[in-house]
Parts: sequence; C-alpha cells; structure tokens
Amino acid sequence: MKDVAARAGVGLKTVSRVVNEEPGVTPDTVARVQSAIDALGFRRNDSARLLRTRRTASVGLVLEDLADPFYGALSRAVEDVARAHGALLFTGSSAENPRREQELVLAFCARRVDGLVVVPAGDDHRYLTPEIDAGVATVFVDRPAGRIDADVVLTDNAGGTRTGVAHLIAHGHRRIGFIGDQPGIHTATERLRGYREAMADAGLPVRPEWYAMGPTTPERVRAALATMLAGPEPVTALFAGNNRVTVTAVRVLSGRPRPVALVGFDDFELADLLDPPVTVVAQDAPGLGRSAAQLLFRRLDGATSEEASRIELPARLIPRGSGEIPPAS
Amino acid sequence: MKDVAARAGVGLKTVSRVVNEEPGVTPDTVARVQSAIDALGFRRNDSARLLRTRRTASVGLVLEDLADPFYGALSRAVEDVARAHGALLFTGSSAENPRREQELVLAFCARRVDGLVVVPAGDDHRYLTPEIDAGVATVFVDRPAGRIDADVVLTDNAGGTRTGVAHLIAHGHRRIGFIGDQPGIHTATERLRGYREAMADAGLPVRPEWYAMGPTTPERVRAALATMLAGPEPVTALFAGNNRVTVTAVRVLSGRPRPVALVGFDDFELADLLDPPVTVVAQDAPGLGRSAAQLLFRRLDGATSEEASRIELPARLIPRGSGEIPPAS
DNA sequence: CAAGAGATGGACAACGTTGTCACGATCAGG
DNA sequence: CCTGATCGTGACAACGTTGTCCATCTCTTG
Repeated sequence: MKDVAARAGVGLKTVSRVVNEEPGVTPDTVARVQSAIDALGFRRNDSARLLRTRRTASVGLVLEDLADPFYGALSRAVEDVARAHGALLFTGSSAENPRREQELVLAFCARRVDGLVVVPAGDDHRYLTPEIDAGVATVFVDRPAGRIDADVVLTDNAGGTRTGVAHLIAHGHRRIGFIGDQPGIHTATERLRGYREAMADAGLPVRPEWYAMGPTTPERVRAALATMLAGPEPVTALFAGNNRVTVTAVRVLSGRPRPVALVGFDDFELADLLDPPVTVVAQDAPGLGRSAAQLLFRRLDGATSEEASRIELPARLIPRGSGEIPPAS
Repeated sequence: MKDVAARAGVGLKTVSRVVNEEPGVTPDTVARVQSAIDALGFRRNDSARLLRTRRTASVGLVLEDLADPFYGALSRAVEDVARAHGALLFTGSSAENPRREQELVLAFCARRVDGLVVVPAGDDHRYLTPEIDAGVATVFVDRPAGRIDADVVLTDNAGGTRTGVAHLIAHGHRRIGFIGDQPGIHTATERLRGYREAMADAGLPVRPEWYAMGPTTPERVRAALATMLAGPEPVTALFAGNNRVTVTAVRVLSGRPRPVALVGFDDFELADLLDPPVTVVAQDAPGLGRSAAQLLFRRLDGATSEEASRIELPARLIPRGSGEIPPAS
C-alpha cells in the first residue's frame, strides 16, 4: 500500500480511501490510485485490516466429520449464510474427540473469528466461557453445550422418534425394537426417550432385550438384532437410531425369511432405491446449519437478547415401504 | 499482552517469550507470567502474530459443493494433512460458478493464506498469476487449471473409463452406451475419450446415438437412455459418466424387462445394496485431497522444483454385479 | 579482583492497515 | 475583500504481536 501511495504520488490514507470506496476523493485521484494498484498487482491485506478494525469477517465451524454427508450439508448451509454476511468460513473436524474439539475451537479463537458454530464432541464447554465473555458469538448445533448456557439449535430427536415408533404401532406392531448409539451421546438418549414415550403412550411394554445402546458397529448391531429377534417374544419391527444402524439392519433383514418392519432415524441417499424402500424420520441438515448461522449473525449484528435461545427443528416422517410392513404374526 | 506484562511485572517481550515457549526465561518468571495469563484469560492474537511473521498457517480450499460426499471426503483429507502441518482450513463452495470461484480465491488471498487448493469451476485462471508470483502456493485438484501452468492432482479419468468399458466388452458386450456430463467439464471429456479408446481398442464401432453429453438431470439421462435402447441396434450395456447418471440409470433400468449391464464412474454409498449391486470405477477422493495437500505443503516447505507437477491417481474397478450381466442377445 | 561469558530481561521499531485530526484550498455569502 | 463552511488530502498513532539489539546481572576463570 505504501508502494501504491508512492507510485500514485498520494498519501497512504488516500489509497486506503480508494480501496475502501470511501467518499470524498476526486475522481481524478481515484483513477491515478487505481492505475497504480493495477500496475503493482496490489491486494489489500485483510489480516492487517482486521487487526485494526477488530472484526475478522470469519466464523469457525467445528463438526464431527466433514466427510459425513449430514455434516457436509450442514456446512454448506452455514457457508451460504456466512457468505450472505460477507464472512469466510474456517472448518475443522473433531472426529468425536473432545480434545480435538477444544484445540480447534481455541485455534479459531486465537484467529479471532467473529463467531463459532460448534457440533459438540465433548460434554464440558466451560473452557469457552472466557472466549464468549470476550465477545465470540457461539452457537451449538445438533447437540447442546455441556455445563454452560449457550445458544443451541437442535433436531427434535425425541419427537421424531415418537412419530416413527407411533407409525409402526399404527401399522399394527406391538413388539418393537430399538437400536441406538452410545448413551453418552445426547441425540442417542433423546431418541431412546422418544421410543419409550411412544411405547408408553400406546400402553405397550418394553422388554429389556428389545433395545440396545452402544457403538453402532455392524457387528454390534447384528448381535443386538439377533437377540431381539430370537427370544420368546421376538420383535416384528425395528426403529434404527441412526444411519449406520439402518443400513446394517437393511443388510441383515434382507437375508431373513420373515419380514421385519423398519424405520430409521435420519434420511440417506438412495433409501428409496433399496428393497424395500426405507421409511425414515428425516432430519433437516441444511435447516440446522442455516438456523444456527442465522442465529449467530443475529447475535453479531448486536441482537443482545441476553437469553440463550434454544431452537428445535422438527423431524419429518417419510414413508417409503419398509415402515409399512405389517407384523408377521 | 500488555496487561499480562504489567500484571506479571515483566516486559512485553518476556511474555511473548513465555507464550512461544522460547528458551532463556527463568522458570520462576515463566510461572509468574503463566499465572498472569491464566488470571486474565489471555489468548495470543494470531492475526497480529501472523502479520508480523508473514505466515498465516492457513490454507484455502475452494471446491464445487461441500455438501457433495465426494468433495466432503476430499476436504476431510485436505484438512487432515493441514492439521498435521499445524495449519487451519478455510473452505468455500464455488457452486460450479467461475465468478464465485474467483471471489473466493481472491478473498482467501486477501486473508494471506499460505496456500490454496482449488477444484476449478472456471477455465481461465490467469487472474491467479499475480498471487502465485506473490508466493501463494497453489494446487489444483480433480480438474486442471485453465491457461496457466500449475500443480495439479487428477484422477485418471480416461484410463478408468477404458478399464470399465473394457470390462463390459470382456463380458461379451458389443453395443455399449455412454452418458456423460457437459463437454465443457474436463473430467467429462476425458471419460468420453476413454470410452472411445476402449471401443476402438476392441475394434468396435461407436454409433452416434450410443453416446450423449450434457447436463446430467434425470430427464435428460432418461431421454438419452431411451434413445440408445430404442434404435435398430440397441445397446446391451451402459457406461455412466458420473454418479447422478448412474443412479438415474439404475432407476430406469430396474423398470425394464430386458436386463442391461451397467458400470458407473465414481463409487457411492450403498451401491452394493442395490439390486443388482452396482459395478463402478471408483475414484479415490481422500487420495486426491491428500496428494494435493501434501504437494502444497511440500511447496510451502521450500521444495522449489520450479516445474509444475502433475499427479494422476488411478481409478479402481469394483465389480459388484451390474457390470457382469451378459448381453441380452 | 578484573574481565569475559552466559543468562535473562526490556526498549523499540516494524508488520499493513484504519481512525482521528488538522491542514490548506475552494467557494458562497455578506 | 473578508469570514466561515466545505471539501480533499495527508501526518500520525494505534491495533497486538515479534525481531533486533542492548543492558544488566551473575557466574566463572585467570
């Protein structure tokens, strides 16, 4: 910039004015500066600019895994909102590791991002208190923050599951299984709660061998499924607590003579092409990202409603076939 | 930092030394400074730091769409390599729009990223010359840069397609169709070339109604497929030039009485669960990202082999069933 | 005990911008 | 022709770090 000023024979500040399109510069001067800029291939250094203005026009996004389509869609939505506000996006994957989540968040804070969107991996976010106090707007998404009070955007996990299980009940099922993720994960326990509530609402019992929580590896899912199909009162339908469970369940069930109804939480591509097409309770991944980002920018734009808000997005049942199979009596 | 220095009763530079773990500070002083840091919740401002050191420890990634699983996997690989080198990642989606690509790239440059990984949307990247000259390491991935000489990491699109088509020929097919994306897209023309070469290698003719290039919307794919299945010499097999084509083809073909063999370029989740399971030529998305990022950091670490390198990764045939269907004579 | 070496700490400028303010020129009104 | 307002412009400090260089202090050694 100094060079540009020298070449155009003007002061530093005048170049700054031209670059920022501030008013109060003669068209003649603008032209002279502009041509100097072009000649030198000058590009404003935003790092320095933002050091001065104390706004970095960037937000940090921490999620579990960028390669997961669910988070990919969420990221894209956050990015779109950020772009609309002229901000750039830092992304990082925590790989479900609390320490990595914290490292990423603090690295973003050291870069002085204006705001953070975080899919929590850990369950204690008190380390964020000083940052939030220092003015870093923070919104949690998909799962609530741990041990601090903060903005959060969630899917209605319990409600969605209730809907899905009620759908099975409406199709005549009485013995329904549930396979979910590890109890430490908020979404997993919420879905289990929804399952229990739906069963209770219909006055149906839940036998302990009908539900299983734990790492959703194919082997464990397979084992859990075998257990609930084997007993004296085998289930006639299964609610799968997430994508991976659903897919494994499809594989296992397709090899069985007696059909078992299936509803899965979370939609996935080609679910309609499988045999039978898979009924799911779909989350709105872009909606989560969009809401979180919008909330973030509302905060940044000064909406200091001190209250932490909690937004819950509905999950939608998409009947496709597998959930409408009647009980094999 | 000033505050920390004051509170600890030491000089500014000493605090800096402690923060950067530079040697030459008494353990006693370190402790005093450290406790002042903790008390004040101080966090180093990397923007300022990097303004001084002229390295931002960040790289920019521009791709087509973060929500596309292929690019999601690629991003994740780039991120992992970046993390290993202590760098953070800016991401942006061009949405296949050259202007947006340029905006993103220049915004990243204004932030003074150390390097760029770009999946080109446009076909003219001369606008990048000043930046590259200014020292921004740049690697293109998935498609080559337009009108400039730069590092690039590609999939062997032609070779992969040749393999896939040859696979169909080996299973007895003589009349094979090809549906690809718009001719403006580099990968699309390369795949078409591979198709032609494989047919020529086997001494087979290619009739004009057997191949189609254009936007890969379901309607167009459906129409193209109808054409090549209708004529006096209908194809007995199809090579699908990308994911979307493959999926649409599965839908259309599953409704037909006479089986048509199918091989698709690019793998996708659940391909093995469809009926029949889909044979594909799989790209290595993480490999592309990893190679590109490694190349980038090799450049950054001073490996100034002036030559632009061109890395081509193989595509792998994964037989699953649909590609092994014999011709319905 | 003097002098040199090594350890430790701090003052100051610099990185590339922008905000503040003051300066000189121009202009309208009296 | 003077006054005061308005406009265009530039000098300078500041943002929060780090690199350079010098000062001091404490040993060790002859």
